[in-house]
Amino acid sequence: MELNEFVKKGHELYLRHISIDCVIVGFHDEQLKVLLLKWKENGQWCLPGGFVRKDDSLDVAATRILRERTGLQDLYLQQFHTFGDPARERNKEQFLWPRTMPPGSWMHDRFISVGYYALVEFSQVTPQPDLLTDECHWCDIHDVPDLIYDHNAILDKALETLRMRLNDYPVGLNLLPARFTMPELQRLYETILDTPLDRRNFQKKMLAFGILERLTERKTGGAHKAPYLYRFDRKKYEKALKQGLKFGF
Amino acid sequence: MELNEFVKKGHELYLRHISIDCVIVGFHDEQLKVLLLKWKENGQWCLPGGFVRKDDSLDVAATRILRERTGLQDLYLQQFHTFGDPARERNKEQFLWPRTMPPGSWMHDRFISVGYYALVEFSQVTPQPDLLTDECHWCDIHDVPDLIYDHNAILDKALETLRMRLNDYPVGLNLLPARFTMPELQRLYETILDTPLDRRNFQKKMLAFGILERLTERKTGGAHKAPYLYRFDRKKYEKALKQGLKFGF
DNA sequence: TATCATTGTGTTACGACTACACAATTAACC
DNA sequence: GGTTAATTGTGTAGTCGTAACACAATGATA
Repeated sequence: MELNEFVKKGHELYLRHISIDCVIVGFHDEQLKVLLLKWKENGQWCLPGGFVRKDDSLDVAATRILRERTGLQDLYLQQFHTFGDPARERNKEQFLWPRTMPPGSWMHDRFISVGYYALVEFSQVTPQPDLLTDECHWCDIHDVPDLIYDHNAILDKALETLRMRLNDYPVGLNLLPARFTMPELQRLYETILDTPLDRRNFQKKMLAFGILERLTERKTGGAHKAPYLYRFDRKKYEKALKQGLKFGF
Repeated sequence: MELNEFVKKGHELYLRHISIDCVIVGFHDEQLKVLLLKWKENGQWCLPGGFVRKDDSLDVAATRILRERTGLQDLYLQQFHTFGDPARERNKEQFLWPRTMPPGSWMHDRFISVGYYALVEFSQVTPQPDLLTDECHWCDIHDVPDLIYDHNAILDKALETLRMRLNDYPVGLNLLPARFTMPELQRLYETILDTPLDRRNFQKKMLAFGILERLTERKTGGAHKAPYLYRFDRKKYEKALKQGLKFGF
């Protein structure tokens, strides 16, 4: 769709007042990363987002938005909060281009935004900007700049939710590649929790859940002793999820 | 506001496409109760709900709705999920009265509904119906009838969320009267978790958090040994909340 | 005054988590 | 080729928290 058509006909295609913002989280270089977009005109950064087509559910809309930005079909997607403060789009005018989106355009409406976060495998993603942006990059969560509207608050809430969920959801399957080492898994948890963990106890705890399978193969190429590779045992993973896990971090 | 005015002018006053549904939870007779409303015309039951005024935040709107139904100013209120399946209002027409809300009325729009749950002290509530309903009652959560739209699903999700939160939030302060006995507190937890707990271990665990204060007074009138009364120590309660609790049920 | 359901309390056993050390491996360096 | 440095793999002892459990005291009721 063209930008002009989008601005002109958006209000016919999408539900008014409702938007979706996505916090797309990846893990790389021992750090959590989020996908950010750079606004075309003023260079400000924002979270990937979009709108809800008149016949789409929220989940479907979020899935579409994520697919457009990442190229991924299947990803772990969780709605986490809906943001509806009338002041959340403070200084909105400064982000809308008068020629393209003149006052009176549906883009000037007040929006309630449904927040989703997605956990993705970093290497599988090919970031793609949308109609309103010309760059799409991963950004270390410690280096996130000022974002438009209340997007910093949305990001914070997403990460807070992710940390809470860490106790009952094994994020490794979604954030790590199919085969990974125990130290990699540990770094992931240490990064999210922002605290160091004991190697041996971590391994014992993880293996105790019985959702990991150790392969005979080891990961070579590193500068030190080659660690074993692991992968998630899908069946046991699903089963354990249904029964409810208690990580207790 | 009159019903007619509400139907005629609602779309000017409220954000379109957006509603709020509330799961108001109380505790009485050793059971969890929810507040339900009975539709005027067809006698169907539903959750209390409402709409968002153009200048109100979601939280403010939810607070207003809850105040109108319960008479309470301050209550514990949590947004828990937003429901946006286009099929969620299946058979909607059957709940709208053609004479009052003719086709074309804003009430026929598709609505995205933001779900809130509230924990209230049962005895403080004076249930009040709204414009569209003529009854407002507490209902035991085990006896909830078929509700309109997807309200049963909304209720289930709220209770699921409540159960999850039980591990990091002490619900007693909101659901019990100011002064209560340890057995009463235990019944509350047993009811929510739907599992029996050991008296002694429960007491030890609760007291270990240091957020309860035992009064010298005992509760008399029961047919047996008079149990001590307790109350929450507000300061320690707030402090513990900020630090994060781990109940571990 | 006896009864009965319920409350208040402490100890022990078990299991989970924490802290901790040494041998093996691998690439890199000389 | 031998040495070095960083990292991985593994087990045990101590501590803490949790779970299981029994008996004396109370207070209304009969």
